[in-house]
Amino acid sequence: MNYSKQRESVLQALRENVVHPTAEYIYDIMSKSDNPVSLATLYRNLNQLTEAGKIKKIDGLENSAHYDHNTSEHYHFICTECKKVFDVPAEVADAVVKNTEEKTGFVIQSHDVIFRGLCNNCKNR
Amino acid sequence: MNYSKQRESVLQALRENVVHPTAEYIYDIMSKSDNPVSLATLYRNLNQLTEAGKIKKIDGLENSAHYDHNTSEHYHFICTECKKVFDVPAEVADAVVKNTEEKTGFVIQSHDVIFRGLCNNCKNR
DNA sequence: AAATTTATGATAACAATTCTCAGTTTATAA
DNA sequence: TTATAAACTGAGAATTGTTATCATAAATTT
Repeated sequence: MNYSKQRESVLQALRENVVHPTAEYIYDIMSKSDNPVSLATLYRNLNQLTEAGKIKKIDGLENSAHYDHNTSEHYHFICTECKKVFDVPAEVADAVVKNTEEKTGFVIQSHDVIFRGLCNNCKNR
Repeated sequence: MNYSKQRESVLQALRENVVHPTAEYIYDIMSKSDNPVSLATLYRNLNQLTEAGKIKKIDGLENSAHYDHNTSEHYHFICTECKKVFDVPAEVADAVVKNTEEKTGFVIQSHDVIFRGLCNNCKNR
């Protein structure tokens, strides 16, 4: 993987975004910035960065993928009201994995958890 | 929701399939059966059945959704080798939810867990 | 059995993503 | 340094999974 200005900008855009954005969202904010990229380049780089483990792709939310610059082990929460995505700690992860490996005999390489509910803003109306 | 022969066949096809199929897979096997349905009808019914809680839609696996006739609480495992999807027990679910609610303050309405790894067939080459 | 509601198939439309390809950058090697 | 190769880019076409449209048909209600 070579260096490229565009890829750097994509990473940068992700880092500046607390609320894990979709490709479309990133595209829009980058388009308004002084470092716009084409859609093809954006998707290409999101895939490459994911592949390289520099960002995380979050599937299973609505129709489109979300992206996360936080690569440490953690889970995700999506608010059914405001649709924002939050990181949540994955404290019981080891227990979950061990338990499942024991029950099934399967070899677990990774796992993802998505919670749905109301965030602290939305739960108080 | 009215009765319909086609919807019954869709449910039937799902029940006969241990390995949670995609819409495309169901469409293919039904097309070869003596109860074929159109793609539109298939998707319509999968959505309705999901809505009605009679089946479960599994998002976050590859590109397309998988469907599960098992509506009891459980998690899913996809084999990275053979791509089959298995049910796994959700025994620690309560602990996971409670822990996360306490740490975040969020109200959790539901959660999904997807494991990736090697199933019993594939782990032995 | 007429009227109303809901379902169907064929196919068009759609949204998210990937592919193609000619031109440009970046890295490598002579 | 050039010059060669490898990786990257933007524009837009193509693909994929899914939903919408609509005329007809089946199911339910009266």
